[in-house]
Amino acid sequence: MERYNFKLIESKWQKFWADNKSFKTQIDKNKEKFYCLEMFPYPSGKIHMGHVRNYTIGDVLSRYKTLKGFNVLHPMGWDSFGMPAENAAKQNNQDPKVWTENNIKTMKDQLKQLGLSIDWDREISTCSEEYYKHQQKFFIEMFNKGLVYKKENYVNWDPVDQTVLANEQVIDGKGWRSGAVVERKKLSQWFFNISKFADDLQTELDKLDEWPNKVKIMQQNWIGKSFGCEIDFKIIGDEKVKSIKCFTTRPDTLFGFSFLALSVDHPLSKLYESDKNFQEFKNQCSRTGTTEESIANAEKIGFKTNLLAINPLAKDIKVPVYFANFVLMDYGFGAVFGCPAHDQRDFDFAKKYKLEIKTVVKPFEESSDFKVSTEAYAGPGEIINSNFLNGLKAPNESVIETIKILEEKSIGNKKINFRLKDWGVSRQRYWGCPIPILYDENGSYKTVAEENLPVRLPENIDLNTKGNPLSNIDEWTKVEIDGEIYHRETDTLDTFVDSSWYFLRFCSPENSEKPFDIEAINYWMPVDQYIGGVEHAILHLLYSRFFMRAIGYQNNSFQFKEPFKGLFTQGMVCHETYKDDANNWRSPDEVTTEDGKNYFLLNDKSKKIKVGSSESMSKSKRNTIDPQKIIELYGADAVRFFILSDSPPEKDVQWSDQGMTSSYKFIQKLYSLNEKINSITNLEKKSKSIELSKFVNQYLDKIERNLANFHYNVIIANIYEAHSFLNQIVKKEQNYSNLVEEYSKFLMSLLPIIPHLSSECLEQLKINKYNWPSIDEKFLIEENISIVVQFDGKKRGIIKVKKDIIEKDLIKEIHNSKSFDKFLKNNTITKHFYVKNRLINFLMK
RNA sequence: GGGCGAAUGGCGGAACUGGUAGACGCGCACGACUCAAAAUCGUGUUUCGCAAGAAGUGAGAGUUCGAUUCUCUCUUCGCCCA
Repeated sequence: MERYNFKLIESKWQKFWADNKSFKTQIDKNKEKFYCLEMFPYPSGKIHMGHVRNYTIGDVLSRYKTLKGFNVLHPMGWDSFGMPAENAAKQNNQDPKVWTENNIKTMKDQLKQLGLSIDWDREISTCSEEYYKHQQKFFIEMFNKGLVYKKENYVNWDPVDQTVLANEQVIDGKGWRSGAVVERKKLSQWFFNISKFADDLQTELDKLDEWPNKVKIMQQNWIGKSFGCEIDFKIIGDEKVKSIKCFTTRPDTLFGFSFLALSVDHPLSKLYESDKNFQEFKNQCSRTGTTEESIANAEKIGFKTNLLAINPLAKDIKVPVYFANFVLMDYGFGAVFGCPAHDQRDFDFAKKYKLEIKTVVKPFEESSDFKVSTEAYAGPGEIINSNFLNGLKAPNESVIETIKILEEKSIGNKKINFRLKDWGVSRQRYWGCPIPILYDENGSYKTVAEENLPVRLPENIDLNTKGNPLSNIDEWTKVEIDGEIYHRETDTLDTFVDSSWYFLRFCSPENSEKPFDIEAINYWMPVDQYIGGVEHAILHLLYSRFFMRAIGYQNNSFQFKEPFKGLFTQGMVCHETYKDDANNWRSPDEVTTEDGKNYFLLNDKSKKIKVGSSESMSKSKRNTIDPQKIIELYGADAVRFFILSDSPPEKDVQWSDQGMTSSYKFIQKLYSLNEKINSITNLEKKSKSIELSKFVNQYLDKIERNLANFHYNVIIANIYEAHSFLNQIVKKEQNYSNLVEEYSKFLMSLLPIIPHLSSECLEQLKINKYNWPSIDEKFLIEENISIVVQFDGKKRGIIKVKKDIIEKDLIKEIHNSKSFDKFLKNNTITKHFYVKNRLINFLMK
């Protein structure tokens, strides 16, 4: 028997698909559209297993939807601006553009080898002028709408990478790439006004019913809508200061007020600018990061002012005003009132500076002399020691009631506050989209005129300089317009901007005039199914949602708010980790084992290897498996099959060599089944097999249900079962007249998963027209079924009866069958429960 | 510290709305083929027990005729936020 030559067959079909442009998509208003998108990759060099998993999941869905008759848009592109290109360029003295383009070429070849049903005519790359020129127009458009502004701001400064980091790029107070301790630095930055849409971004989440709940909750927490009020505190001690405004979610704890804390960036800090001690304090604060996490972990420190704040509800109480390192200028008004008993940060602060800790909320189960002692109590309870607020239930009742009182007394106002901050988009980097802004000699700025767009990124420049490379190129930064000298903005845009609208570009990538055709958008958008890693659950998705709103703002022809109708977040690909004696990471290629328990170094078997926990594949832990090698060894179909087989797609999957080989073997088995069926069809045909038709139709029914829920691992199990069933028939040489008909339905169901093999097998059966096989409902109905017979809830046997048998007849059958006599004869049946077509339970005395 | 989720054989994992727990795969064992090995094929494989049978889905309770599934408490792990 001939062995399946995957190399030949896979390249044959890949060539066929490319030559015939099989996956080219056009607008077809007679067909229902389906936009399937996987998160586009960063061209880092080679594809990794995570890509294989991501794109296989998307490809299964795309091919399935195509077979079902949908007009499927399944494009691919490159998120190709970003720091790795710049770092690689520095190390290898290579132009980032050349480096990136080489990587794209490699990775595109690799993706093609996976047999993905991608319309490559729509390929885009965010670092190309064709792409970023539109982005510059977006920037100007947003600038004109007032959605872009510039402000001085403290930023996370990475001293090694010499760049600003977003909060989420700071992990444990260190830069996410360099690992350097992050400093606070003041810079003038461009901001997108995302907070303008905070409320809408929050409320519209509820409508995204095809998104995982967990992602919606994460976004909700990120946006962080909180209900509270602003309070004006009267200040004494300095003529120039009349009052300070604070935001609080807990005005009901006002009677526990024992200090007022200001951010060092609060406008009032100007009063202390000449004070040396204050300057020193400020410097000390700058060593703490700006993330909420680093602030929470840092020691709480303060600078006492000569000011006193008056408690608006008890005017005889006056408390000190501090500058404190745990108050952020971005949140509320950069001022908080301290209630140490019921906020841990305030508690820590009060302990340090020996301030009063007055308990004003007690847990319901405690008595009224409850006192906070070792830590703050932030839970629910009853208000105490608070004059007219006493007895209110905290927080729900007491907050609302207190706000009402404050409003009546004109001391405060109800206010909704958001945790979401505006999106800082300036990056002091070369390899990004230039910001189309010009500064005149006075430093005032304007956008680049339309006719002077795009602002091209200069090429062949020296990157081995400190700071922002663009600012070092005079001939680029200096511009003369109408005899006036201007300087270009030398910051580039955060690469999250690039990925915030690429899904729109895919709809009409050939349009060089506009970022998108409105007609194409109206046909293709929104993305029906978006697939990618959960690590982008917050920012990328939130920024994309913001971009849709920003485009639609003051623009009635753009009707979309939500870019992604359905979202699926796949898990990661994991592998065991290995370390040698010297505690160095070792890659799976360098390690061997004979018994699966003891591992040794491959080229020196006297050296033992420690096997560590299975973790997501990463270069740093050297536990990666190169997809290229695996494809060469086993073929694309086998890899696709394996990557889907072992775990549900939303969970992490464990890479297993044994699993991989067994998938490979199964591909061979499928091919040999095909050969047998091909030879059997020449024999004289027997009659039809109803059993066969039933099996195949029920199989297809299961597959479709599992496809709808992304239960792809179960589909693989279904395929194994179907193969085993068909193989039995072939073995017995039962050449039923409906064998080829039913078998070809099975083959078509394989097209989304292992497209090369199934296309080849279908061709051998001379079937060239594909569609998803329709299910014949009549074969889904079983006329005989098995019913479980229980006594006292314990399974005692199974009885085969006609479907839809009524209770009375079933009991008669059970008595007739005699096999349950030993339970029926010696006991009295008191009661029974019958679940139609499933189970009967007899209760005995 | 808060939020969300998970826990099922030696392993990865199945189980539709509460109704046959362990599908399917891996591994393992035995057998066939072979001088032998690999490959391939077949049989078996939750635990205890020769068997009949009993126990069994992280632990403990509860609801129910019946719980992997629902409720509560706890333990461990993962992710996100702090």
